[in-house]
Amino acid sequence: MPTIYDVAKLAGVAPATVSRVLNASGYVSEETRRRVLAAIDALEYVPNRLARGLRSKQTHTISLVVTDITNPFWTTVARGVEDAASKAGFSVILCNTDESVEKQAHYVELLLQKQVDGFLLVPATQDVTSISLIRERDVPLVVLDREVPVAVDTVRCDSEGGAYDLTRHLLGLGHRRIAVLGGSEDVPTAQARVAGYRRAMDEAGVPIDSELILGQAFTQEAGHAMTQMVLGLDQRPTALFAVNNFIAMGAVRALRDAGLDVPGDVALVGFDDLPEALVMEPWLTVAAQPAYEMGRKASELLISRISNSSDSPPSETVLPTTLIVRQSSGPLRVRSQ
Amino acid sequence: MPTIYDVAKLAGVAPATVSRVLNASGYVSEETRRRVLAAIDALEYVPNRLARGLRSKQTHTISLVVTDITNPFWTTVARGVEDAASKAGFSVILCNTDESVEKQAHYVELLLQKQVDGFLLVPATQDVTSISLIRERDVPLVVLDREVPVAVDTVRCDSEGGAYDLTRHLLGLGHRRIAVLGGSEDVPTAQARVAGYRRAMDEAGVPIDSELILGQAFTQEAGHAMTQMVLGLDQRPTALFAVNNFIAMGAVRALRDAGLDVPGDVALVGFDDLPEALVMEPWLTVAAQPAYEMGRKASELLISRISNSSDSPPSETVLPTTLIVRQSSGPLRVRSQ
DNA sequence: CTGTTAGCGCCTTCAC
DNA sequence: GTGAAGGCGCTAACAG
Repeated sequence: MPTIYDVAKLAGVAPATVSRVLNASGYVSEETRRRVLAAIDALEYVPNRLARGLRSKQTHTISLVVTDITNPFWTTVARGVEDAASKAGFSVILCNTDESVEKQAHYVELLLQKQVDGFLLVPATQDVTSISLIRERDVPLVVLDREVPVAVDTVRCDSEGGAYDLTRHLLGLGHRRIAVLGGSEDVPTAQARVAGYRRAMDEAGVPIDSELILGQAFTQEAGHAMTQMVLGLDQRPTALFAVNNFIAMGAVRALRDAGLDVPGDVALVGFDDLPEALVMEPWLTVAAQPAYEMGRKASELLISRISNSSDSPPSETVLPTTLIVRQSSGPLRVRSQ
Repeated sequence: MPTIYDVAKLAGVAPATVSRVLNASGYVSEETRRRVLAAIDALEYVPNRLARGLRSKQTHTISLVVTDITNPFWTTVARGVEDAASKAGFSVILCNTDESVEKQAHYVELLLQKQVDGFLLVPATQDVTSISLIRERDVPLVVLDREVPVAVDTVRCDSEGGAYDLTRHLLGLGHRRIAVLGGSEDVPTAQARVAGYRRAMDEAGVPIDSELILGQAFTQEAGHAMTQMVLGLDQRPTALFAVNNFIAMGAVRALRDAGLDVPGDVALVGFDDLPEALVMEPWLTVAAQPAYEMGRKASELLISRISNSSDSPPSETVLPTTLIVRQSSGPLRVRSQ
């Protein structure tokens, strides 16, 4: 494997000059530049980034740590991150924590060892051990999607507002018994979505039945189980609000299993839209989050933090959600139950 | 940022000893081991992997280069890769080429610079420039999913067989005019799926109408366009075979737009199943590929190549697909057209 | 505009 | 069982 010395020798210059050509830093005459480039070509020289990073203390690499790479929402975010990063000459290491703090801690440690220049992190829980570790080492960090009890740059969507809109929509259709199929109760986005629901209900003067507010996990299985649970109540809800896309899928299946028609028997709304390429027929009323935008913005913010290590105070970017009304949320049907 | 020297000083030992503790190499007395560990803890020491990799020429990192991170098929593969890798103490860098050779070349170059220990690559095209580059540098490589015109370790699914099964299934239902909605024509899996179709048709003695064999791209848009095209033919097909999941989604939408019932008016089958969490109601007849398994096997193979640099000849692993019959493929309906 | 020198943090080799 | 020395490949700082 040729090194910068081999290139230098072949081109008849000093290693430092080769380095200058490689990094377009400092002045190099057009003539020597050409010679160096020719030597690089001839030897099929590939610079060693480990050595470069060790010396320059910059890897031009950022990391994106998400909670579920299987969810199209996160892969869309990843695309936004990647596009913005590569435009700025940064590469992205993508890691998946499966909503587990242990895996998160493991990856943060590993990425710190790999000397990434910055972190884009979706915190698995409210535990801030990893976040503190990152900040102690003065590595720039932008928290994505979920609030944490620490002052830190954040980019997220307006979960509370989206939930409020969805609930208002259902209330407007005449629904009063609206169940919330929540995510993990210690995840802020899940909490915020319940809060938005509460605000809409309170404003409308509709009493809240705590039996109708559940919270388990952001999975299809949980959506299925929670739906079965609320369907089993004495006074069954007339509408369901699933706080993410996977939960909504579970709800659809449970409603089907129970032989119920949507929206005829029960209305259903969800958070997060699914990409067109994945759905047979868009049919679910949702509060859609600008996933790509979120990734792009976060990536740009992180890179600006890395570049101008100005100590401006932590910022909080909140992107609006969009209410998309489709067939799954029909008006309340009066029944003689 | 503390280094191994700081740890050594605090523990009252030499840097080499700290290194031995860190890497569990060589003999260290229990007593000094404890002291070193305590010092590491006290300083919150984080080893620098760049330095380690530079010295040891091993990064314990492999790369996975896929063509579309947005497709659940690939994220499922990625999970298999990741699980097997982390079990063996390797981390994974995931990159997305968008089916572009340029992006692929870019990432391969970058990963080579980052000194990854091995490559898991889904080739964007039949162009072998990147593959040659990897092999010249003696970096282990396993090609995923798609055959290439080079002798190299390969792990893929039986595309030909899966397509054969699907076509036989349609023939068995009485269909004779079966259209193929293909992917990029220069991608081997797309070709193999057409080949499986041809074999089944030939065996059944059904003449093949080349008008019914299309090939564009693995996207929903392409599926939509190709479906519209075949529906516009004088003699419209009675069944469609979509060679991947996104194309199938496009077909579903085009059929709906045309006011056609599936399977009443047109039968539809596809390649690749979608995860349960993403589909409202499983309904499409498919040849399902064992995505997770594929990732796991490939990862294990690559890591074994890295570890025992034995020069055993390139292997080819072909995993079977599973035919899952659902509602989208009904029997041919006799019509007075 | 180009060369020389030094050292990033670690692991390997060789002593002891 | 442990320490000292050297160098992995590169770039920053300083000459000239």
